[in-house]
Amino acid sequence: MSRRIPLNDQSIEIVARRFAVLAEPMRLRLIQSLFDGEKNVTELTALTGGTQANISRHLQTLIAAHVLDRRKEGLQVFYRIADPSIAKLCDLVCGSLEKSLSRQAAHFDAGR
Amino acid sequence: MSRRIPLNDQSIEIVARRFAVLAEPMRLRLIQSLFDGEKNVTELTALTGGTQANISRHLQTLIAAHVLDRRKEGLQVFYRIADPSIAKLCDLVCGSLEKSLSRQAAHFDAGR
DNA sequence: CAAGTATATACGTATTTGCTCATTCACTAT
DNA sequence: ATAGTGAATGAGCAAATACGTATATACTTG
Repeated sequence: MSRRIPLNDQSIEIVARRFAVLAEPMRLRLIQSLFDGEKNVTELTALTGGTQANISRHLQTLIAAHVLDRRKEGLQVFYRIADPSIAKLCDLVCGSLEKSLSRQAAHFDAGR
Repeated sequence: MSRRIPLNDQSIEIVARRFAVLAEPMRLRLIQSLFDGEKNVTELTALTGGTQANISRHLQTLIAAHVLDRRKEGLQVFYRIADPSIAKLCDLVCGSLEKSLSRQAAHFDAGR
């Protein structure tokens, strides 16, 4: 997007949707929980502290966005991260936030 | 987020907000328009094809999120990209989308 | 000071979306 | 076949938000 020809309207919408998928705290918690390996819905429900219905909905959203993959094993469904760029994305955002937080801290130190 | 200790609830919310700021097509258009240098509101309104009021609102959102900076010069206000990680973020998303699009294309080629 | 221009904001509306409760679906085991 | 368990979905409600219209603010110039 930056070093490329400007995106057309449709591509812009797709990129926006992608960001929107990552714009919900519960979905970020799910992704975070999956960084160390696949887990089933019951485990994810316990780890994130949501209701089963809600977790299941968010998982469907993440599947539709190709962020996660699923694997069925008997009664259980195991989810795992499908898109390796997700971790980089989150790190980029976290890094940028750390910088702006430390900037704010510096301002406070300076008496602002 | 990936190679770090899991984020606490407050940090998760902040990250989610950050993604949410990038989750609107019009805001992405504004960011894209600013990759090649600062522009004032009138220029941005023309480039993105929105109403002045709407553009102004989105610019305030981007300022609040520290994505953009502003500079006043007489009657005009010039906006520019403040956070250099934005370009990387957009490139990452675009790259990941390209991959999944080409995967889909491959599936179609394979007769799916 | 009055008129004009560039930008910001207030308000109302429509749409989206996240959540819960209840139910259904898929699968296993007795 | 029936009961039981894990996961997905339907319905309805509440909150968030993007948009347009109209108005306000900030600044410049005559």
